Formats: sequence, structure tokens, C-alpha cells
Amino acid sequence: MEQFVSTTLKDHKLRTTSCREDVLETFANREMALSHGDLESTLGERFDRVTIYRTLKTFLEKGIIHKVLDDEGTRYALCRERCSEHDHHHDHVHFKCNACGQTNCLENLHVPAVKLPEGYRVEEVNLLIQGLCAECSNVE
Amino acid sequence: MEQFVSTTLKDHKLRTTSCREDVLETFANREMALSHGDLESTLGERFDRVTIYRTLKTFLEKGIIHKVLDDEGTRYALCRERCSEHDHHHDHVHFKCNACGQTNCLENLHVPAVKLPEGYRVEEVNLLIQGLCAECSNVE
DNA sequence: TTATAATTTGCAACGCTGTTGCATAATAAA
DNA sequence: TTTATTATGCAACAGCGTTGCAAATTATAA
Repeated sequence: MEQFVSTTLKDHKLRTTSCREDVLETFANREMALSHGDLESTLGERFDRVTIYRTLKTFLEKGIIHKVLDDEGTRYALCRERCSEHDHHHDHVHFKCNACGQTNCLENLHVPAVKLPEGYRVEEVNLLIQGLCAECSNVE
Repeated sequence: MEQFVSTTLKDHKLRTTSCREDVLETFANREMALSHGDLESTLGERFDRVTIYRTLKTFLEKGIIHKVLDDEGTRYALCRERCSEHDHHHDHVHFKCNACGQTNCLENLHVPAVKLPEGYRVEEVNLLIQGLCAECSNVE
């Protein structure tokens, strides 16, 4: 874990700061898409909200995290495959549970091919599936 | 067009007001996903921004429009197939051009089937494809 | 280890998005 | 036309996200 955090920062040529370490660690621990608010409630006593915003922005630019589409607000998740500034290869499938609100990457699924009209060029594909996750659909 | 506007409002048991008429007409004319800001710059002199917000909310609840996923902000588009309060059947494919910023529904495409892990239940599927639209990819 | 340059942080302030309460105005139905 | 219901405009507010700037921290080199 410490290993992951420090090598990730080094690999992307980012200075080691406690906020960046903690944000990265939070993403790695929680294993779900997080909003700025999530991070603020976890780390807000130790860091200013502006610093958390800037950390997210930096991670986004460096390709450490990516935005997760959501109908309510912006969320972020770790990029698994290594992405760099100009080589994001984002074919993401995310599942959002309408009951518990959690959003997760579905790693093993890949986005099915879609045939676009003539002349269209694809750069990024995002699939958001909403419904009930395994836990929440058992409960009710 | 007038026809479409008045029957749509009647069908959903909404009172006819000039704001609702104009918002509906704007959606029908522009044929692309619109943000509140888009509507405000078109209709802002005639209606208060709060009224536009409430109109969007009402249309959303009645199933006249739906949210379009976007990485920047909330957008809305007309529901083609008739949706009602509790029977939204949303399998949407949207294309957003990273150059001109336009977002459109791709009507004739349907979302390819995705196999979810055991126990997951699907309620809604949204696919957002980003890239260059036909016009913008010719230009460069 | 210390001095230096570059980067990051916290704070204050701001703009934008979206919501709520309330008095007034407009709609539909009798 | 009258009346009950619903919609509108205004003011005020909360939350998200950004920017400028001075102070603090980091990495580098002496």
C-alpha cells in the first residue's frame, strides 16, 4: 500500500505530500468511486477543501484517476491500466446501485462495440449501468 | 410544432404556460441535449431562471425529458419513446463531440447487452461516447 | 546539513448551479 | 366572472468548484 502510493506519485513525477498520499490511499482502500465530498468527510480535518480539489485535478491530469459519469455529481476512481497525460484509454463500465448509492468499476466487463454513423471518431466510451447491486437486491 | 407542444403538455396533464411552451419548443427545435444555461441564454429575458429550473424538474418528473450523462454538467434531452412517471425505459446512447461540445442522442443505436455479475439487477443503461462528430472530424 | 528555487498549501473571496419560502399572478373549471 | 389551484418572480440561501496570494513545504544542489 505505502509502496503503491509512493511509486504512483514517483511514476507521475509528483512531489510527495501528505494530502496526495492520503487521497491516493483513500482511493486504494475504498475501492469505489468517490466524490470530493467523500474525500472531504474522510480527510477534511487534515486538509483544506481547496487542497483536495487541487489534488483531484492534478491526479486527473496525470491520469491517476478518471471521472466517473453520474447523474447526481462528479465522482472519481483510480485508473487501473496505466494512463498518462495524453494516452487515456478509457473504456469504462460502471455500475451504480440506486439503493446504496455506491458506484463501482466493473473491471472484467468491456464495453461492447458500437457502430457509429459515418465520419464519427471515438475517443472515449463510458457505460453507466444503474440498478440494484447484489447486496441490495437480496435485502428487499 | 405548436401541435406537438400543446399535445405534449395535455398528455402529461400539465397546465399550459408560456415558459413550458417555450422550453418544450426549444428542445424540439434544437434537437440536441441542452443545459439549464443553454435555455437561460435563449429564454432568460422572458423567464426567471428559477422558473426554468422548475420547468425542467417538472418535465423530468413527467418523463418528457431525461438527463443526459455528461462529464461537465447536467444536460437534458427530449424522451422520444413515450416515458411516464414510473415507466421510464431508458437505454440511451449519446454522443458528445469533444470539439464543438454538442451532445446528441443516437436514436437508431441500441445499447449492446452486458452481462452483469450474479445478483445484479439493471434498471437503466446509459452509454456516452465521446469523440469527434462527422462535421468536426472533417474540418481538421 | 544547509541554502535555494520551485511547488504546494491554506485562507479568503468569488462565480456558478440548483433549491426553498413566500407573496403575487396566471390558469382551468364551475 | 368567480374561485380554487397551480405557476411565477423575487430574494435568499447552500453546495460545488475556481482563483489570487502569502506562507509553508518539498526537492535539489552546494
